[in-house]
Amino acid sequence: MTLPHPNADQISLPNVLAVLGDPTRLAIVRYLASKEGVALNCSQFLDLGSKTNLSYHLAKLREAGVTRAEVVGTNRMITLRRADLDARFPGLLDSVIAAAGEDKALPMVGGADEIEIQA
Amino acid sequence: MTLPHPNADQISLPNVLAVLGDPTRLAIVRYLASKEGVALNCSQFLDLGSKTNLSYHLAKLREAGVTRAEVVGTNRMITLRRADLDARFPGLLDSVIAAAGEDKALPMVGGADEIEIQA
DNA sequence: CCAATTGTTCAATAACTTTTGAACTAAGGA
DNA sequence: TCCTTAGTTCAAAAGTTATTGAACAATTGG
Repeated sequence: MTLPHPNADQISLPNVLAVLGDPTRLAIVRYLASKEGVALNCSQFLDLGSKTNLSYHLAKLREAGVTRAEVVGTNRMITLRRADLDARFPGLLDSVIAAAGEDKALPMVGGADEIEIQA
Repeated sequence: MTLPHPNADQISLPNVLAVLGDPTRLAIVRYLASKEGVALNCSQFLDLGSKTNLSYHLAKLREAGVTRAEVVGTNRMITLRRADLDARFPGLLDSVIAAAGEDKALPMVGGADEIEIQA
């Protein structure tokens, strides 16, 4: 079972910007960037909204090509599509993440440590 | 008579991204960037929509702090707030403009030459 | 098998955004 | 003064996005 993702060349700039222009989704991306290399499941983001609401926002991010979601058991392991985004829009993700990193107004994924994920 | 603009420190990242996440507004910004130094009035953008519609989009850009509008006679001279944006979100505008510059899917401000503007 | 965990889907609603035309203001030129 | 040009404002309509809870599916562990 795999989830639908756009190819790198199908990623659209206005779409990516629109999707990042939501504080909840920007907070998700900032957190993913801060944990790059670590695959996170949806529950890590429950600080930012209800389960249903996160499912919605994570689907938006995935459909826009910002994140990749891999199905591992009952988990969806979520990662930033950094290479694809960097290839398509050089420097964009870095500057967004740097700017978001300083933004006190953005919602925060709580200081709770990451849970070890089971395969 | 002056129009309301946010201060540099009031410019919000999610807001800027959301505002740039509209193809019409992104096309406006791309065109402004391509004519940097030249002050443009609203009529230059009529390729992108009706007068009323442009008034709406240009107000969004201005209220988000992306553009500055100066009243000169009956014209509003529009410029990118490059220095403010670069200070607040280093590299962001450049990467957006570079990415937009290659984007064939974005609407285009026609090849018509700029009209000399009257004070 | 049963229960718990993880996450999705659906339908409803609320809230916002975009687009439109008609009416308007304000400045400039004849 | 009157006309034109530049742009705004308003209200309506249309479309889109975000949020919610209830019901569902799939996997895993006991």
